[in-house]
Amino acid sequence: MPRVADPAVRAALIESAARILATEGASRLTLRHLAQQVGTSTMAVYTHFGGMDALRLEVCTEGFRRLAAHLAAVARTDDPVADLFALGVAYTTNARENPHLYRAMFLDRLPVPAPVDVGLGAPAGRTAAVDGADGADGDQMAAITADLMEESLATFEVLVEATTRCVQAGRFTDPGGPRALAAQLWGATHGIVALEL
Amino acid sequence: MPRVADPAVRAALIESAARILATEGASRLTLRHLAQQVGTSTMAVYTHFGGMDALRLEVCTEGFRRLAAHLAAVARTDDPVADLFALGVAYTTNARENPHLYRAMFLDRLPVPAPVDVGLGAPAGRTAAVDGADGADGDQMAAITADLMEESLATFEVLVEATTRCVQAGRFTDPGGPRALAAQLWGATHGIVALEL
DNA sequence: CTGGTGAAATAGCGTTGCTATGCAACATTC
DNA sequence: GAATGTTGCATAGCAACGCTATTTCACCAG
Repeated sequence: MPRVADPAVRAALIESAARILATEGASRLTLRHLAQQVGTSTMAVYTHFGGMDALRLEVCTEGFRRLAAHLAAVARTDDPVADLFALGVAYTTNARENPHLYRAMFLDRLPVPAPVDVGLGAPAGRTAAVDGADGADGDQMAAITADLMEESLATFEVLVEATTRCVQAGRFTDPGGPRALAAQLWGATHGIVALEL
Repeated sequence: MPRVADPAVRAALIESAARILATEGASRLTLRHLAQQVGTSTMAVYTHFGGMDALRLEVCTEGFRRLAAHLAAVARTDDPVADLFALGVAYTTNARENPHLYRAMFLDRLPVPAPVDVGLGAPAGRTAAVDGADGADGDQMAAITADLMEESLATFEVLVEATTRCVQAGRFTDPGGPRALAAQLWGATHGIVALEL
């Protein structure tokens, strides 16, 4: 019976939010400004995402999706080490092309749903507000973070696969398994990018 | 001739801000709430710090100062490796005792004074506002970040010194110097804490 | 004692995220 | 095809945010 939600509006919101983040900075990614850019009302953000925090989270997920696409576009040659290097270049290039999105993905604080409260005070105003927003999909934020985690892990897997090929080719030794090695490489690359920003 | 600024107010602001951060969360660290807790007006924040961002920065510096005190309180025994371990325990304990302060110090984004703009858009609203806040002490924020950096580096030096003793005692080998080793250790500890939060 | 300087108090501005309400569009049902 | 009811989106308004303009008055120099 109900009127169906327009997926184009949702896509436009994410798209425009990413563009604002990249060209105008994080401080301009506000509810009204975004709605005006998309040409819709502020309510669309709430019907599609539930709030600005959830939207920002979704933009992060989209950022990971694009990063994964960038990494997937790297060709696989016979030289796995060269591939790994190309992966690193693609990673830093992507970070350099939209530094604000990279900030949002890695450097900024995320509205973590607080799975375990520290148990000191107990107000937690915003979290409580989100939890009590609706009864039906009150765990919307948890689902979104799961999405984000899945996407980021998928991105990581690409790196793991590349390092595994390096190890299999006998080019690397792997003390602690390929995942630890990939984590170290990723950490180093991230450190470079973070320093650059 | 002028009325002299009260240092007690400044200290109370930092103290109360740290307490709010620890017991009520970062979202409750607002201008009005802080002023009410201290029992002063909102203007005190501006006369003493220049704004909320600068105050948050100062709270971070104070956090580093306390962390340094925690680390300095660790006794130096004959076993440098045990000392290093104790240092790590003190670090994680400090982080666990005030997780919000730790977040503010390491995980949250800081209002970086943007020494080099990325050169994409050019609004940078907040930064411009802070820069143009006053003519006399317009570089107040730069001085504060220098303070913070100095304090954090001093904290790091404690770790470097401990690892150096380990190396000198022949307990560790140091590929790349004690600083690189200390950075790796600190990174690992930080990773553990960040994961825990 | 007097004068002026500057810290602190009050009030208000513009903006923020969010919510309450109203309307119109769609999918379902007969 | 018409009726119906559920739902997406628009409008208006709220409380709270950081910040600023203005005023008050406590302080110290002379």
